[in-house]
Amino acid sequence: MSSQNAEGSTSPEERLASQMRKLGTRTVLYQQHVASSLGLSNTDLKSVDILWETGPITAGDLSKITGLATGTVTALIDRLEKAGYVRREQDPSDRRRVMIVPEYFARDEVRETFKPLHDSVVRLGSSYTPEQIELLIDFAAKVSGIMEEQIHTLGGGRSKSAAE
Amino acid sequence: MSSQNAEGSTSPEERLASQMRKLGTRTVLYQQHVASSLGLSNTDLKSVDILWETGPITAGDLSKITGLATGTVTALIDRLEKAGYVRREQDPSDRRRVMIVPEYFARDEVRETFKPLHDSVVRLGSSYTPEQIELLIDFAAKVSGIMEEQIHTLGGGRSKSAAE
DNA sequence: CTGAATATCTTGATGATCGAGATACTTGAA
DNA sequence: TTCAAGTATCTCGATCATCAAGATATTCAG
Repeated sequence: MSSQNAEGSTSPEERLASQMRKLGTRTVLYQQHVASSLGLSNTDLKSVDILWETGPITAGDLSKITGLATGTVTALIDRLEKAGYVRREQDPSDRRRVMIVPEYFARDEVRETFKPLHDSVVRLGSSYTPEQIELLIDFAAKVSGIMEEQIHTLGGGRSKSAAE
Repeated sequence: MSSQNAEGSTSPEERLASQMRKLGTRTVLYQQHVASSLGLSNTDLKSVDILWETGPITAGDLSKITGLATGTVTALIDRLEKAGYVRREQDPSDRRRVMIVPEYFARDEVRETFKPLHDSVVRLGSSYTPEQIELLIDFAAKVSGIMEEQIHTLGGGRSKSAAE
């Protein structure tokens, strides 16, 4: 009812999509606050986050996943390495490659910052039945999958005039 | 067991929290791709997004919501205004204030970019029963609320040692 | 061993962001 | 009214993340 969204009669599916979008906006804002509270840039936290999911990966792979230029990733690793979040490690089988290895103590530090959110979500989760929780987990996984798909689609289009 | 997460026996609540975190990472990456595909910076898209939810707000309020310095917001509005996403409007009752008014045609342009995701989520939603959809909507809303709460907590603490 | 391909790093330029101060307006009180 | 303090936005100079393009090092195929 504020002004932009909130039309009177929307279908449940539309309301779900709209609510997920709001969640997306909150998520981006939240991550930004976590980053600055850790003294990291947005991009740097995002990269640390990715590294935890994937485990050690090469600089090139990180460049692909984040969409950053390779030179940018070099500077990014420099910062994270200096701050102790990751370390470089030569790939013995291909000495051009640099593996980025997340450091464990840093993981704990970041986890501590995420903890209040984590705990709240766990607490929220405990208010559901086992079947409901499984539904929520599955839904979140499916939305994650959709987003990944969309990233590749949009990324494929590349330029801004791709519309047609 | 790739390396970082994936411990053997985690509770459903933990798995939910972990899955939501993955969703968060995807969300941030997705927003970034949308932004660059629209020729906007991350911050600019985020601001446009906020403006749709809130409707017209002052530059100062946008500064508070985004956490950006006031001077940064000035430059941000300049960019968005030049690109046609918003316009400035003097508040007649307080001429110091500048209302930032989202422009409608730009809304459509951005909505078009979000559309594939939106449609996919709607399609996904249609595979659930009415009760299940309501559960999902309510859950998303609750997580949004938790994040907003956390943003204020983190923001209030400011420095990184604020834990208590 | 040579040339092409690949992975990372370096460099110079651009632009977003911040902090601090400047400007313009409002409010409350004498 | 007039003044001082408070508030909202803007300006300016400095800093840092980012990009594009080229440099360097390594692998691989022949």
